Amino acid sequence: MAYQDAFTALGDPTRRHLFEAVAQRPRAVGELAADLPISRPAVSQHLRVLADAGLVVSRAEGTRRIYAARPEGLAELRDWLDRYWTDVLDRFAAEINEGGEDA
Amino acid sequence: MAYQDAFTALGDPTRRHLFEAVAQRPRAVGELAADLPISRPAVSQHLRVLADAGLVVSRAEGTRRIYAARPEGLAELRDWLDRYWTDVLDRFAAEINEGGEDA
DNA sequence: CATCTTGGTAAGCCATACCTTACCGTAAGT
DNA sequence: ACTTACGGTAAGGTATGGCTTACCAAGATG
Repeated sequence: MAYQDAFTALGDPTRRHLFEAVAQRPRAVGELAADLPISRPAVSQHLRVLADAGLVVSRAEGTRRIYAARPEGLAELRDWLDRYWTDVLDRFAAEINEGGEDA
Repeated sequence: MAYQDAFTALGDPTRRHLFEAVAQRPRAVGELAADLPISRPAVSQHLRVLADAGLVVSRAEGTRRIYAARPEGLAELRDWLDRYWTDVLDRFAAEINEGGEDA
């Protein structure tokens, strides 16, 4: 539920792919699996991780389950990123004044 | 180098911790290792992953190596996030409209 | 009711990601 | 020059995570 889980969930390339797919438009599990080189159960398991992290939600539609991206999940990531974004920029400016280098 | 690598790198909780630490202020490897329950070589390996992903940079200072966060690395994540953020919001609004008018 | 479709769950295999110890190079102090 | 401090690299063990097949439940369709 925390941003930690969202980051961990999106750490996997396949899950990022799935998330991008449902962000474009809501999709059924079978449709998502058809676009990937892995089995449908594998997709189900990935979707479960994304759902636990609060990044997607699902609704039943007949025997099919439609998955969609969840705005609040992205919001947590955005907040985290914005926080460190400003930290890093501030520190970077301070380093330049002192005369730091990189490698 | 792409946002993909940055996301994968930050998918690990220990690396997120390290990144947050160097985002607050640049730190030496030993200092970072002292705050974690893992060995110093393990920290070195994590820092290498973060560096390869473009999220941190290091400079030598005597026998010590000082690691600092790298603004451009965060920028890539921000761009990705902003893109899907707007996608998700647009789609979410569209879903609500369809569901409300149809039924 | 019988059958088909859709998808979640269980069990198990295997690759990889993470951690450890051991070792080496470099810089600084005495 | 010797020793200490600091940290990167190598090699190897282990645990975690992702994939598969097999199975089961629920809804649609005839």
